[in-house]
Amino acid sequence: MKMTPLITSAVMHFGEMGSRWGFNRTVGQILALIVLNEEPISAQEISDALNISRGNTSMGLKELQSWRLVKQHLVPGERKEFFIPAGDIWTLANRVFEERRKREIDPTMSLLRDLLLDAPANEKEANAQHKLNEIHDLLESITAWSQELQNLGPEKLNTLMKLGSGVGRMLELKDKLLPGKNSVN
Amino acid sequence: MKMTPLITSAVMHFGEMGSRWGFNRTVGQILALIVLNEEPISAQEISDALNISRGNTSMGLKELQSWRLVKQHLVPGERKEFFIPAGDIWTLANRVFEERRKREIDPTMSLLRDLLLDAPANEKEANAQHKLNEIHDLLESITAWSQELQNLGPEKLNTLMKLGSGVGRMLELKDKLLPGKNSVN
DNA sequence: CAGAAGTTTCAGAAATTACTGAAAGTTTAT
DNA sequence: ATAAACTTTCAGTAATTTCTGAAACTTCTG
Repeated sequence: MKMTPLITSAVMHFGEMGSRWGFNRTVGQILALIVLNEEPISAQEISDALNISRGNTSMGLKELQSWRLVKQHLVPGERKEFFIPAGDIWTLANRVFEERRKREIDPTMSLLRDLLLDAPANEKEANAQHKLNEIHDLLESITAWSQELQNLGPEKLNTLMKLGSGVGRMLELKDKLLPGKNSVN
Repeated sequence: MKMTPLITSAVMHFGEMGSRWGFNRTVGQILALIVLNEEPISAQEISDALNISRGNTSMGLKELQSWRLVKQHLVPGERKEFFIPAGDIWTLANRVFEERRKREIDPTMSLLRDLLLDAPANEKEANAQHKLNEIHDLLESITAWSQELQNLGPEKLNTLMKLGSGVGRMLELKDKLLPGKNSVN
């Protein structure tokens, strides 16, 4: 499993970016390597290619599986386990969004719901609660929205994206076509 | 600047979540405090309320300003500098998206563009380049899309979000209404 | 201009996070 | 049941990130 210069650059970059995407350097590198390699690749090969310990590789693969970005692939006749991407690029991107939503939004939603249950103790708290409520609603919208996008599936999502600034025009159109439904507040 | 229990819980939580949102614990806490406090608040008050050093506060505020989430507010007659949120919740959320896009997507786009310029050295590289190209196109779509959403502004964005699963139906509708324009590929 | 009131910087300390490698665990084959 | 081939775990170490606080800087005020 010798990495070509192109693959090396890409893998290193995904390592650097990894931490910004929610995982650490080696996890990012492992992911890139698995995605860019057409053949299934073994844990040992990963360790060798990236010069990291076997233990680290094992942990990294575990994490990537928990993100559902990578899956095992059993090669008949082989004892070792091999790894391949858990789907095409679109699927992987969706998984990243979904997992991040779980980690970045859901816990906050849950806390906000709790904090909004208590009656405000004073003026100051009432104001803060109002702000927290705004945040809650925003996060709820984002969540609903992102789930909606996932349900659309790649093709329609693509249509929508390609539509670009047409979306705004379409919305106006819609208000005329479907009056009364889903009204704006 | 005594924090009420409610505000304390919220501030602490935003601190914990901070790192997932792209900044560190104290930066998250400072942001929450500024947002939840109706009055402008001074750097010293922030240090006291959060029990962090004056230096750390200074750095945190600098970072929040670089994210354009917080701005200075000069109180006439006061020597000190006060801080307030740089806009309403919607604005802040947009800023976070935008900044994260800059940090999480743009650098990768740039690298991918470069890597795609070189001719592939062999079969393996050609395959990898194809994958990289898919990733590039996806990121490009996401970028275009998120910019589009920002241009829509809060109200329309809200309409769109409230529309929920209606979006799918609307897309079909659109194809009938505007045939030939923005065709699907 | 001296000094008071405030802010920023940055070297080093503290806290956190990631990595290694050896030991323990698992599975398959004989 | 033993051993070979492989994987996982985890205690300790290494690397990175964050925080402190003292010194340097900047503005205002008298």
